[in-house]
Amino acid sequence: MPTTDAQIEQVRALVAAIPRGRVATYGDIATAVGLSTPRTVGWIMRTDAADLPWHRVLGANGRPAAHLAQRQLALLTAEGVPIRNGRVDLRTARFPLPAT
DNA sequence: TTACTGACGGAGA
DNA sequence: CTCTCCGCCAGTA
Repeated sequence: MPTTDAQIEQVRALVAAIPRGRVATYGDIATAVGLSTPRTVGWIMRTDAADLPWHRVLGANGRPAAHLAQRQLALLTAEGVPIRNGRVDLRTARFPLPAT
């Protein structure tokens, strides 16, 4: 099943819905939208999410993608997100995404 | 057309 | 804890 425009919009909407100081994972978003792989979410962030709070999206391990780590962690710290050793504590910062 | 890449993730070792 | 390997799918060569 190819990714639809509607799904891309849903991904954008969910990312935009993450409150300041909270985060979500690529996998969470993929599941909520019904995508078969979180990679697709990564692809959307890369291409069509420059105007969204992209820094609130992390990998399942609580770490940002390597090339963005420095910048992303700085932004998250500024929002008060709990970070330990470059790793976000998902147990407390994870935002329960609204299922559609 | 095939092959490789990548804002990913889970299972093994 | 770290490091591979494999499935996934859109884009690129």
